[in-house]
Amino acid sequence: MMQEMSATVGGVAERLPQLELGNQLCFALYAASRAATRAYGPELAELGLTYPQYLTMLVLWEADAPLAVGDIGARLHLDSGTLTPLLKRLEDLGLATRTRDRADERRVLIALTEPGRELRARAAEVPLRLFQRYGIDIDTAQKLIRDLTALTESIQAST
Amino acid sequence: MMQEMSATVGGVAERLPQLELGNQLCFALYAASRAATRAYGPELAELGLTYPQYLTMLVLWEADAPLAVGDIGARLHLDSGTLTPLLKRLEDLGLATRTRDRADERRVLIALTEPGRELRARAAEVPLRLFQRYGIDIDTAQKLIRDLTALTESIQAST
DNA sequence: TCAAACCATATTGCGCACAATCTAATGATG
DNA sequence: CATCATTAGATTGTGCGCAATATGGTTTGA
Repeated sequence: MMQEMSATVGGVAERLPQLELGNQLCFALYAASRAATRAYGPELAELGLTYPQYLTMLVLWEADAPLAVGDIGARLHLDSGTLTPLLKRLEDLGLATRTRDRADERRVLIALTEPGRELRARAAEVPLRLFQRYGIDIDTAQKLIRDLTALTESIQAST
Repeated sequence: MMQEMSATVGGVAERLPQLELGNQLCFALYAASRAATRAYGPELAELGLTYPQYLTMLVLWEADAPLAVGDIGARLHLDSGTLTPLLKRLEDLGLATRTRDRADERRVLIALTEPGRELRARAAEVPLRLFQRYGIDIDTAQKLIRDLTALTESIQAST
């Protein structure tokens, strides 16, 4: 009995819980993220936005000044392969403009149009409505945000 | 002063923190989920799998019996629009088979092939390696899983 | 000053996600 | 048993996400 137990030290047996934990954590993130995005979906559809487009608008609203594609990408952890077509769609919607930076022709500056700025007021209603509808506890949410941010950073750091 | 304060009760002022909280929580989920999926990426690439394909294989490995498309979808919260092409790719990889259920011709049964079953051993190494590389604390992870699962369920419930 | 290294963005290609719609099989109801 | 609603899955179309690569602008340094 004791021999069997010590034979498993460093073996597969006591690593299995951790193994499952890794899969469960990653799946829990995956499922929760998609559920949250789906929850925003119908509300944002009324504004004519998708969830990633809404995140981009949040960045532009907060900056309240033209940003380069790379600046937006740094805040959202997204690259130009994702942002370029998304920003073109925001431009097609008349919410933003894309213009080459005269000072550095490599950069493309994204600026809000007047309709883009005006959308902020309607968008401000959305998150509170969802937060209350789903009865999220504020303390739990704040802790979740801290833990998730720490997790994200520890992953980014080692890559 | 008191008048000003009571004038804001039910107003925008004290709702702003909650408003930001909603956006922060949703973005934290979005960023953490993508970071975790990216972390799995290179490890899974060595097995020839993407992350959603890996999740599907986990479901099949655990069931250890043929499952209908809908059974897999129920476990992963994915619909046939996502699963049908994914399962066809697993079939192309020689890891699974897709056959109409003779008892109910509407259903398509997904079964592991022998190479599909054999891949389980190599896949078992992956999550532990990642869990340790990023130095995730086990208690924090377990709490996160509980909170995320509860959050996901409370969102699903009200929809 | 001119080539080489570097940088910001764009493009391409693939694989999800998901809404909307379609097809075919099944089950329920009169 | 004929019809009609229901169910399972496939298809189509749009929009991410991201790796790999291309393009052109900027900086650096022999």
